[in-house]
This record gives sequence, C-alpha cells and structure tokens, in this order.
Amino acid sequence: MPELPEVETVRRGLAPAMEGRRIEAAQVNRPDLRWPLPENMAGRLTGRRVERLRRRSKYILADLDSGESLLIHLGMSGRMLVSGVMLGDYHLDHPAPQKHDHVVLEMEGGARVTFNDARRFGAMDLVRTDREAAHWLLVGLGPEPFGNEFHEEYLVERLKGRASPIKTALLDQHVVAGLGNIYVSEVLFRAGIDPRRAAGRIASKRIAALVPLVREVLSEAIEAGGSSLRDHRQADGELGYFQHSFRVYDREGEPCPVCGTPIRRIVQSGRSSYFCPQCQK
DNA sequence: AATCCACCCTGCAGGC
DNA sequence: TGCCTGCAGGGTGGAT
Repeated sequence: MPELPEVETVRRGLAPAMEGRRIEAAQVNRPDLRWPLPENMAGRLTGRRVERLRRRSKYILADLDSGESLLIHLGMSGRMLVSGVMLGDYHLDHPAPQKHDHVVLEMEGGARVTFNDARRFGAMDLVRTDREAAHWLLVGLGPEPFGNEFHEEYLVERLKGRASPIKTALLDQHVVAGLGNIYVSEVLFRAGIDPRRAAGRIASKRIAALVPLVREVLSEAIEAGGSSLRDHRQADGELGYFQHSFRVYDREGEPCPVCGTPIRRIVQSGRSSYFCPQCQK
C-alpha cells in the first residue's frame, strides 16, 4: 500500500510495538520476496533490539542494536500488521495465519508484526546502518519532499530540458522520492497542469509552484492516515481515509470538483493518470 | 542521460 | 461454483 503517506502511516503504527524492544523470534517463511532475502535473516534479527524506526522515501528502516538496519519496502500489496497490542480500550488479538504471511516478528512486550504481501513486489534487506545511503535501493533516490534539499530552484533545474511528461517526471524517484501514482495526479490537479505536458516546457514559475503543493497533498494524506484503496489497511488494522479527499484519482467520469467537467483517465507509461481537461492546461 | 516498455506476482471485478 | 481480460498505490533492467 505504498506511497509516502501510507508508508509513513505504517511506520507510525509500528513504532509503539517495535521501538526500544527486542525481536524475540523471527520467522522467515520463504527465501525471497521480489529479491532474495538476506543471508540468515532470521538469525540476524533474533535477539536484536530495534532502536529506531525511520522512513526514507517509501522505505522503512528499522535500526538494530547490531549496527544493521532492516530495510523494508511494501511494493504494491505489502502490509505490516501489528497484533497482540492494546488499541484504545480493546486488545488486538493475533489473527490466524494468512496466505502470503512471509515474515513474522515476535516482539518483546507481546506484539507481533506480520509482513504479508500477495504480489511479492515488496522487499527486505539488511544493511549496515552507517553505510545505508550506499545501498543499491537507496543510492539514487532524490530528495525527501519535506527535506531542505527539495526546493523550487532544485525542481526547476532538475526538470529543465526533460521531454518526458510531467506526470512521468514526478513519478521518477530520482527527481523527488516518495510520490506515486495517486499523489502525482492529485498534485497536478491542484497545480492546474496537464499531466501530458513535457516537463521541460512548463514555465519555471509553475514548476516552482509544485513544491509547496507536493508538501500540501502529502501532509494532508499523512494527516488522514493515508489512503485505503482495495481494503488496504494501516498497521493497526484501521483504514486511512484520504481516498475520500481525492479530487481526481480514480474518479473517471465524475464531475471535476472545481468546474464540473467529467474527469478523464488516460494511460501514461502504462499507468493511469486522472485529470480535469478544463482546469489542467 | 533520457526514455520506453516488458516483466516481476496474485487477486479481484466485470463481461461473457 | 466457469473462463477470460484488464487492472491494481511498486520498481528494475535491457534496449534504444
């Protein structure tokens, strides 16, 4: 369930169950997800204390007291479910094992964290924390949308001369890290930019305006606990609710919330884009 | 460097 | 409790 807001929501949901606690047992049910899992993963996790849970782009990093970090990517369908903890006034019991439960961590304190991923586009790896920036999955990533390195001049410069559509450019994790198919459509709607326009031919002022809009959309989505499409859930089983705030995504044929023109769906680089043909030029 | 697109895998909805 | 197609929030790798 993975764009930046969903991953951040998962991180926040896992933190109380994991941070400061030891992994008492680790069960690894298959040798690979999208790529092979690291050598002796269960052994390298067992007995280790999770010092911190961090997020970089769409990755979660669990820093262990061994000097390694567990790198987690949810792919398209990955979930991290917490059980055996209190949620408000009631206790979340451990569910029966599900098909596609690939990794199960039993935490000190009684919590269980289950990684379930039907499509197996997700990934896990162990990396030395002090060398994580050089990890092959992280090394080329662009700046964090909320970081200081993501600013107007940067984005204008980065997109200068690019012939690819602005939709494709913003999906490129080397340009800015963490946006995905939903939030790019939402950002471009708010910016009034047609997703088909060549990135390098859009006025600098309009490109610059994307920076605060990216932050605005992502902030609102995080605040809402992410988006729950197709039954995806937060770590505690709750549903995010930003999907109710989509202005164009997944709304083909519905009236534009601004002008009433039917929202259009097109395919770009094999993925759906949604936009208002009247408001976005 | 930029761009295109086949591919990885399973599940589900919709049409027949 | 059919069969088939298309679609799904991810990203890589090879070709051009």
